[in-house]
Amino acid sequence: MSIRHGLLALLERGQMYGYQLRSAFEAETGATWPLNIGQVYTTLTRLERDGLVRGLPEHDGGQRPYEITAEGRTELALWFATPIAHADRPRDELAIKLALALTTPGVDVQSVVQTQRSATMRTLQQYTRLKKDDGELPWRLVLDSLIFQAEAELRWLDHCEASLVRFVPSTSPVPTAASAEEENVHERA
Amino acid sequence: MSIRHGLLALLERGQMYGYQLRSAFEAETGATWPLNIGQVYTTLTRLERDGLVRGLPEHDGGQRPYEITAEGRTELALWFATPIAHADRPRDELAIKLALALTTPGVDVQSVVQTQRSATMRTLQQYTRLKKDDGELPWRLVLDSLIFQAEAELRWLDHCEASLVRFVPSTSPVPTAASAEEENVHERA
DNA sequence: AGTGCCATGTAAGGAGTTACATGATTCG
DNA sequence: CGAATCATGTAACTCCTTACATGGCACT
Repeated sequence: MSIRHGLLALLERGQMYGYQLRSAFEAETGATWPLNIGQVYTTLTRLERDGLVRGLPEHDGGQRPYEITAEGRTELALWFATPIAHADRPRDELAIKLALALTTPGVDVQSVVQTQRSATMRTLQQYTRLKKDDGELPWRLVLDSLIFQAEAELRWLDHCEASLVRFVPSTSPVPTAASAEEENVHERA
Repeated sequence: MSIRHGLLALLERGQMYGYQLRSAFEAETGATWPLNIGQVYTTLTRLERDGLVRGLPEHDGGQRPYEITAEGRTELALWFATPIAHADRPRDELAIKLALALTTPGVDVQSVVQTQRSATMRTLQQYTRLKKDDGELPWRLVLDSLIFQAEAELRWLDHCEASLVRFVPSTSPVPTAASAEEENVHERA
């Protein structure tokens, strides 16, 4: 629902047409999450259908501006007033991956962790490099959010590795691997 | 793509049918992200279409087990070997919301931040309460991931508030009150 | 004349959610 | 018997992405 409300928020600053909305959105968030232009139009259509937005007659240059409605303002105010619950956030693919890696036969969990850490460290470095450059406040806060998250991810990966060494004997194949294969049955459903 | 690969990983432990897959998935991740049963079946259909999985003849009790194919094993190994890039993660709705709140007229950013912080702190407390209870390793790591992320979010919110007081004069139109209120105390998590 | 950007859309499909329909089995 | 749970599916819909089609306008 972030795009839907994001467009509403942009329209609260005044009338805008589709192409403008995309530019504005990407300007705010520093093009961190590029917004497909196609989605802007389909979302605008849905917003209009739901009465949150009103499409205006086509301008000279072929531009079709939209304006927010009273109902749209109410909806927007509600969005800003309501905290984002952790329950309705998307699944964390990395957490799922590592959790499953633990019980999947033939997967070297340690190497999964370390591969991910290298990648995350690289992106973290790119983020910190970006920080020095420019700086509109909104975009800087978004960037900081990414940095904080990446740092947390690194800490978590370290934490995982520390937990692992206590449970997984070693990276090297255990000689009792043959007997360990009897554990191949699926447990309780 | 997390469900697709998640199901593949579970099937690597042996044949399973749809209902079992959902239980197993939720057991691993502690029901943090409940998995809709309908999606399991549609995903299995797509996986079979793509040759990553093979549907077996119906069992006596009406259960239709699936098994992973060689191609599926390759795909799964690739998933585990490839780090998850920050680029193709879903948009962070909270970051977008705050970034837009800054430039949206009539929005009290400070209160948005504080509302969110209260909510995040509550869920963090729930998480830490959960930690004491049980403990399969995979689920515990998932929980730790959630905790680390929530803590990072709290730090970021504090950071946002600190940045705000320097740029937004104050909620009240009196400039002298703002400078007095600048050192708004928030001890970090 | 051609390249490239501005601007609006549509089509096709993946992923996910909610809801519904349908049976079998199990338990009080 | 009735209710709950197990088990498989389908339908409708939102959100999002990728790709395609189309036209205007500006610059070289």
